[in-house]
Amino acid sequence: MPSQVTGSPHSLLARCDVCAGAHPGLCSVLSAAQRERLNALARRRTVPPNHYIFRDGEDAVTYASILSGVVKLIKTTSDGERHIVGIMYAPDFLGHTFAKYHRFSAAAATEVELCTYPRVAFTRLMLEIPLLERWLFEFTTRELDLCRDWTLMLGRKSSYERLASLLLMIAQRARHAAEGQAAENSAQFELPLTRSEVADYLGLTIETVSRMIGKLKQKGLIELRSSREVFVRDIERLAEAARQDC
Amino acid sequence: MPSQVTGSPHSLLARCDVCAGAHPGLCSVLSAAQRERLNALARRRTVPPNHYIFRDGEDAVTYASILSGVVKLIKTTSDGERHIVGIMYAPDFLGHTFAKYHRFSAAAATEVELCTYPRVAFTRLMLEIPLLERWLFEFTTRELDLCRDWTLMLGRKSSYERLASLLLMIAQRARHAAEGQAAENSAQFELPLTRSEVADYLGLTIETVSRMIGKLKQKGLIELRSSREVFVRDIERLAEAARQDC
DNA sequence: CGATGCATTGAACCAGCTCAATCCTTGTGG
DNA sequence: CCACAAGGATTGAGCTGGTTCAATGCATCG
Repeated sequence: MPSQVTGSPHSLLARCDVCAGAHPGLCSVLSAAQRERLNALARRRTVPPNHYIFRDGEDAVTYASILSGVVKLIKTTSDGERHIVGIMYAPDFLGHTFAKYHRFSAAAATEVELCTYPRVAFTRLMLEIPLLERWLFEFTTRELDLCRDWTLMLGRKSSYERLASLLLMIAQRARHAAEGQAAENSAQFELPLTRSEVADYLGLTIETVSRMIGKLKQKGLIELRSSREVFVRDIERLAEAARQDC
Repeated sequence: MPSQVTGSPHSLLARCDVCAGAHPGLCSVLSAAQRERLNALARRRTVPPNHYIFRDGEDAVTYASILSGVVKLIKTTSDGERHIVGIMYAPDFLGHTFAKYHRFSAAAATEVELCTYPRVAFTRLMLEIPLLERWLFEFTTRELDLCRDWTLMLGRKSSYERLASLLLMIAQRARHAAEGQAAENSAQFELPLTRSEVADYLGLTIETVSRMIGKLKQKGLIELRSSREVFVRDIERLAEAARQDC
């Protein structure tokens, strides 16, 4: 990933009332009046692929909600290695609600639309509006559950199962986003990560990732249009390969 | 672990005001009046080693704070395997604040003293007392951070580094609990897990755990009084072996 | 068209697993 | 007090899944 400036190509006033209906995020739980107050704080921003949104250790000047696109969460260890600790979709929230400094970097994997909030004002608002705090609390709780599940996966699953798990997760997220075809048992999506990022996320090497994708393809569980464009014929079968419990 | 009844050998009214000073948990952030209300809900309970506190999937009838001792969090996968997803110390909170059902089991690793709260009443109180909710929110956020760090470890560290990391974590927790000797650069503690549980927690096998403990011993980083009683001569050196960043 | 970066493929190696034997340690009964 | 059973822990000897190292393929872009 190029070490791009964190600057924003586009930045405009948010219109929460326009998006709230469609978007089950933060603002969806607020009353019209409360939404108005959040609105006053918020700025829209579009981030191109591979640009950082914020960086590990940086002063947390803004938080953000994801409106569309995919965001990678990246930790940089002291010996300089980068590691992906999560990927986020709309309507996830970015930022560590109690820390003055970011505890990981966030970078756009695809083009990303954000609703950003200045930290201090947002925190003040959160303390005033219990529903806002509750939404964030529930969100954090859900993230913790997901993270614990991930932990199990990294501890126990084989490389083949890990690939299946990741693709399954992304397929489900993708289906969830494009709600139209949710009935079918198939899915098509653009893999928002490079092989190296996938490897990194799953605790494997690029080579193993490549081989296991090959194996999934060979077994007829997935098809590749290009190296990033994945088609899952039968999600059930993929879930089986992933030994998913949830 | 024997499949013990979840019953409580001892159960008495809690005296928050007695322990609050010493105990930086939930109740420590409350005013005297608020603490009194929590007090009215709370029951003290002592759980002997290897007894379950609650079980995965069970109806969440109570939450709890740990007053002393060590608790293992255990997930049971669909194919019947048990996996440790965390270990908790005082003043950690047990229970999934938004779910009606527990998402993992909790079992006492040592003898454990708890302060338990009936779920419904506790939830009601939480909604009334913002400070209470905030404490839980912050706690959950911290847990998420720790879980993300753990994720990195399982993804990248060698078996040797994992052992060092775990021992380091426990050493620090133990030092934190017994604040007297905190100045020294050494620590002594009882390992609250069996080899098999350690293996499970770290995503390794019993044999590898045993070998790596041997290696740590041989390199002079730790000494073993018994197989559970660990003495760390130089925490710095242990941290080095763990490649810890935090 | 090279050049550059990502992805695939092949071959050798090794960390950690598996299987199996042995060694504590602890508790129980004679 | 000793015998002996039982579960945990250690140790040893292959085996293997995934890494490492190295070469090749395949797009995109100036």
